[in-house]
Amino acid sequence: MAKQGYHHGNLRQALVDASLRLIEEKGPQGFTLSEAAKEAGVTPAAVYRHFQGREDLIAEAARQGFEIFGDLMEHAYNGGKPSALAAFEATGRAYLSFARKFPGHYVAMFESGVNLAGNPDLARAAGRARATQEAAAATLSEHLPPDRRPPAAMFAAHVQAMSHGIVELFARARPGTRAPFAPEDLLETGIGIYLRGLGLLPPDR
Amino acid sequence: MAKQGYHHGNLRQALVDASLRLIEEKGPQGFTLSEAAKEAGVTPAAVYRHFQGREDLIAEAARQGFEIFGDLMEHAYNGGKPSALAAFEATGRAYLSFARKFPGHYVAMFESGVNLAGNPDLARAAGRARATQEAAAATLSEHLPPDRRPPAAMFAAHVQAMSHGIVELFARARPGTRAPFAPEDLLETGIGIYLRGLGLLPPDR
DNA sequence: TGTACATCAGTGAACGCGCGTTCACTGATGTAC
DNA sequence: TGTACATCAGTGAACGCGCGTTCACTGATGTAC
Repeated sequence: MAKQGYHHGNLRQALVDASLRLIEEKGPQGFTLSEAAKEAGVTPAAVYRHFQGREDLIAEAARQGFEIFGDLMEHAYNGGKPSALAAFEATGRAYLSFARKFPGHYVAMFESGVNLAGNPDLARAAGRARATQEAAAATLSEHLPPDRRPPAAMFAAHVQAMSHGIVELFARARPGTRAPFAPEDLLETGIGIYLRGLGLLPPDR
Repeated sequence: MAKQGYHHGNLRQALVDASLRLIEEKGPQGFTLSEAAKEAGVTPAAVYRHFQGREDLIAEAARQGFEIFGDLMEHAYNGGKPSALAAFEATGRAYLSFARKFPGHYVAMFESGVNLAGNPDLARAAGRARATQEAAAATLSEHLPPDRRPPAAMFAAHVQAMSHGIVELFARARPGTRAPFAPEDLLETGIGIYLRGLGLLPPDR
């Protein structure tokens, strides 16, 4: 066990971790500060030693998510190596993999309605992740003839939209719904067809 | 003004309408039965004359949404006329148009976590809408050589995912985020590229 | 090493609030004669 | 047309609950001498 310092040790992070568990379980609105405090073994009032309030706690959970997400994206992009195409496809897979492995973070980031503008650290982390996604799209689009090259940001938006849609509609266990396909397969095939449409993959497999 | 019948007139629908307004404004979890009752000019207890409770009220809002959505989808599909391609593209546009015009319904249907399994009427309405989307995809996919024809359900899932992703990420006014492109343009171009990738549109425009 | 003191993380009680739900009721409406 | 009655949509008060937030406090830890 790591350093068990003053009183609790590291209550701040323990609260964030508890919040992430709760956000994953109950959704961003079902999450309560009081329950997060309880899970961390502490009185609700103790939360105010470390955060300004409920909103601030969610924002920190989202910020940590964007940091991890940004790291994964950069690692997947890998400066465009070994090829622009491979790097781009890796970022797509990384998106889905992040949503799967860090569902609490994902919800805090994209479904909590957290205000990016009100929190510079949060905005910076979100910006970095977005920049990597757009860089991957830009690098790849250089392989297209300039006259039929769509803006890289649009390109990135298409892929992000499909990824997000697949996560929301097919990667969540919603009661009364069955998933007809594995989310990973849906994304793989969807992006494959899309890239073929752009002329970045040969027209026939 | 229509028939102002017994006491309130049509409290049931007034409650659904108030709920839709509130769900649109505050999200599915921020919505409260008490506030819906208040907006309809009635005591919270009155709601229980018409609905089993909060969940049932949300489910009815979602059900009405799926009915409208199903109607719009069928109208857009139009039995595959004038062509399979045109009909398919029309369903895509209808999706986004529905999300724009009926944001409360949209949220109740896709973001409220409402349980389809527990409500046969709701499940039926949702099933009808889905069937039309898949029919549009199936009709279109018949124009592909059988050996490289993806399952119509997968095809429909790709388009639904991109549509839903665009709605969630780019058609909502989230604080601190700017939309780089009009959602309608994003969907039009995204689906165009996708269909080209399937070989359903000529490779060059 | 031992003692006095300062710090400050977390406590516990309290607050005002709005929630969903229940219950016996009331009084406007519709109907039978 | 007029009267007695039945219906039942909506009321108003009450419930137990958990929420986010505040406040004066306490007592474990760290530090100075």
